[in-house]
Amino acid sequence: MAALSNQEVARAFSEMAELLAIRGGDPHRARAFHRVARVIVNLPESVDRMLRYGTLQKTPGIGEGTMHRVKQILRRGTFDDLEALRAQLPAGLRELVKLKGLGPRTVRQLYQRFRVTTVEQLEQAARSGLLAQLPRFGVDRIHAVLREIEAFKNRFGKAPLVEALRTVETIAGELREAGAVEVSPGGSLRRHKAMIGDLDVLAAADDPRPVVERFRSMGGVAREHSSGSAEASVRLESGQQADLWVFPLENWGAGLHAFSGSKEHVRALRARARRFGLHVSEHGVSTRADGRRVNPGRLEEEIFAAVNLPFIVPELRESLGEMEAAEAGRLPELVRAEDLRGDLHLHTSASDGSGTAREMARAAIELGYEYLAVTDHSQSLTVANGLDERRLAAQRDELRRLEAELGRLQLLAGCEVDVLADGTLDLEPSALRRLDWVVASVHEHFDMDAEEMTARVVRALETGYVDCLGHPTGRRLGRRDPYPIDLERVFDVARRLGVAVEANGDPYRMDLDDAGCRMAREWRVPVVIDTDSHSPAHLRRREFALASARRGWLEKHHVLNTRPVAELRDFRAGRLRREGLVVTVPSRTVLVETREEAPAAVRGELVDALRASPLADELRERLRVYLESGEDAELDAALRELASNPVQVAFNLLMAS
DNA sequence: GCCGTTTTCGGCCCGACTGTTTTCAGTCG
Repeated sequence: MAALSNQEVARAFSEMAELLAIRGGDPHRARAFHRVARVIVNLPESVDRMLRYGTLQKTPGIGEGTMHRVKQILRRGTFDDLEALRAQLPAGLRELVKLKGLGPRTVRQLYQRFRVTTVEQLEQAARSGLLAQLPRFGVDRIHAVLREIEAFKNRFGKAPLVEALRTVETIAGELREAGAVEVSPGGSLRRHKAMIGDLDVLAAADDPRPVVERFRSMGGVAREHSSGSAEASVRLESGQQADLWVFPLENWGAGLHAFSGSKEHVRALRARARRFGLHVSEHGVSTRADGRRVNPGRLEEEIFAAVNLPFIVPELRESLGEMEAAEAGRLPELVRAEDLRGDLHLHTSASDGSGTAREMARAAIELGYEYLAVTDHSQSLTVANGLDERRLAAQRDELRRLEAELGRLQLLAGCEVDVLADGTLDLEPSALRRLDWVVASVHEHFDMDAEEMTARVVRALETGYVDCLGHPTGRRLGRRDPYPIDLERVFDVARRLGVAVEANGDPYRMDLDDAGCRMAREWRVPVVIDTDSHSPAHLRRREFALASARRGWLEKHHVLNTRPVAELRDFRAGRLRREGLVVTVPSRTVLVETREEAPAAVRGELVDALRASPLADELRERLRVYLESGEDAELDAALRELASNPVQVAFNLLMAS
């Protein structure tokens, strides 16, 4: 049996947390389980592997109790005290807590007094008047429960980031008209999560009343949920909930911070403030001793500065190590749109795109790109008018002509070749080796288990012709779950062969996701940030790939298409050479070793790590891989600083440790 | 359950709103 995924392991801890909250007792214990679940979902490697390598217990938030439970879960899929709690409380109660207005305490009472365990039973209890017997349950509250049950029944669920951003943009326009001087998305939307539940909108205004009033009465509002003097909550016709908070401009930064979340990040920052004798809220910073306000928080930077931290961008605010990194001065310099030199996955009207190669190229030039890979579908994807070898050859000639004509953009003749069900590629080697860039993707036959799917993708990579694995999990946001696949095994092979993985900017894919990007970073697999464009306008969708990449802590040097085109060609040629595949070098291309030296600072750190004793586990593994494959320019450079023969040094270090 | 500038026990973010009650518990973000 394949090892359980991090998501599956985390699910057990989430369930434990929810059941504990319902059972009652120390609420901090329940929260601790929630925290553990989050930490596990976001681990950079599989929990199974980290357990075996001893890195799990070093992870902040993972204590002895969790170690013990993880071992049980990996063995039997569950752990003892979860089973005990399941025996006490029916599963349906967890569903009930998800209804707005019902918390764990109310649900507990419902169960203890009336044995209510499902939404249907709750509805009955509300209609029969049973609920009125509970303390603090009046007629209004019962009606609120019934309305919420109605909303629950036809809840549309979460919206992909792209849709949520569009909705908030419309709302922002309304609020500005009503006098808001600043408007910003808040919550998970500002942190650029892939799927957005509630839409959070933040605004600054001298007088909040007209802004709140406009929010409640604007078009698209189905029902008002609640409102106050400077906040309001509505249900939109789309089924989504939208929440507004309005602050005075002098507290704008404090408000932004408080309502951008994540809850865990905000909580951690406030706990830190407490240690400084300070009190942080949306009203600014004050002293705990006498409540004197020391900073209203006009700018968000001031909130961080108050607790002696540099500004942390919203994408990182997940309480997954950003506070510690900020404290140590090691916040990542996240990759930005302006770092990208080209796009390596797009379609033209030759297959299922709507723009010609020329139109796509012009759009790329407008974005300031240096290169573009045209990667139409391959032949077996007939629904997308996929290209066969003959048509690909004709397209390559066309691209050469176009490149000469435009003069400002290098055009790579590529293909998004299908990974067939048996893991072979949908084009013959004769066609594959004449291409400049090959993206391999799974488009059909998703009904495989993780073992089969992983073997299929690995086989495709091992042909040696693949430069980048396209949308590695196949998810479609809100439509199709990712197919089961062991990403670690895929990354392991990708690193060994020198294959990149894609962070896809299709806003309904965003695949890899943030955790996947972080995992790629950990496995030192280069990531390509591209768009899978099907029209010229789509090239701007890089923002969605960037969202995943930035949330995954990726920096410029982790991303392949921040490099000059010569390095991309080198990346491909190097692998083809190593794999013993015939390399045809286009006469105009000079393969020069232009690989940038690792930045001196990074190399210095690495040299220090190599001098440390004992060597870190991760570094030992890296040395092993280096000795096997001879690859790892960064490590190589660091080793050369220790002695002239890097291989000998690596060998000695491994032997000595 | 986890953690440590109050460090192996005691504390764990904070404010606003709702519905109810008449001073506050529960919920939410």
